[in-house]
Amino acid sequence: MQLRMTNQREMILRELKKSKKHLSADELYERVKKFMPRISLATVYRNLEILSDASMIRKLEISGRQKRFDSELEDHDHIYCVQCHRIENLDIGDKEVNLTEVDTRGYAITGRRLEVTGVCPKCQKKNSKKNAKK
Amino acid sequence: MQLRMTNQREMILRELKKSKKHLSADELYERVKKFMPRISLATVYRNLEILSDASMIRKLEISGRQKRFDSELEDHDHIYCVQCHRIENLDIGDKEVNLTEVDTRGYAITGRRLEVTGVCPKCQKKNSKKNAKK
DNA sequence: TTCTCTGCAAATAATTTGCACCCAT
DNA sequence: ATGGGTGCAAATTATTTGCAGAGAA
Repeated sequence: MQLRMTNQREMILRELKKSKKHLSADELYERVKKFMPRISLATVYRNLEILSDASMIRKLEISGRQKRFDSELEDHDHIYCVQCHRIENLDIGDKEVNLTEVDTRGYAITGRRLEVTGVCPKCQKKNSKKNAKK
Repeated sequence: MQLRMTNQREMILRELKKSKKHLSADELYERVKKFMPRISLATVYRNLEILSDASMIRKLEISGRQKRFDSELEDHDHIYCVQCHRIENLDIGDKEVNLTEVDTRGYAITGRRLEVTGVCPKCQKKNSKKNAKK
């Protein structure tokens, strides 16, 4: 199957790269729509799948309600706010995770990801206000 | 808000504990239905939320299409098949992950999870058959 | 020209919610 | 008895798909 570089696909790729965040399909749709008002959300979904199959972008397996995509291909780690679902990159050294001695149950390993969960500074602030009211 | 221990809730908790796997709401629904045919899927969803809010079970933030729940409360790690979405526990020593020197960007850390992705043995077998046919 | 891609609308899938009745405390 | 819980159906949310026409190679 040949991949064609359509205007839509190019734009989606460009906007995802431009944003340093981990966007969901509809966030990306909103951005791309500014330049291509007639683009369809289905096109965004389809391209995100196609581009990640082609390893041009990365589909994040982090949850939340929506799938998220990242233009950064390298394995890297995330910190995830359990309250507002914000996801940010986490910079840890290679030395912090060492899989060499772990029994991986016969899996052919494609990647590893360290995900740290917590409450982000903004939500902490929100919470302390709430508690003060009570 | 008082928590009541209804038959449905008890059964949901029991079945989740009985299964050592990471079940989704509808998988659990199918199991519980054998004993309580009139239970509603909405009840299962509601209870899974309530029980995880009450820290009686754990909501896994691993993605895939569905949310998954685990009766094991301890932080532990997973290996995830990117092809069939199977999730299994991974037994790694504490020593393998060390967050003490990592900049956590002001987050109040609630947990960490190492997620390894790969292709499980079954899918590897499937794939080699497919490729042979071609 | 050829075949992938697109927009649109309709279909699915996963989850949530309103409501009237039920039942654990 | 009282207020949280349940079943049911309908509503939302996220994603996928069928189809006919558009456009990249």
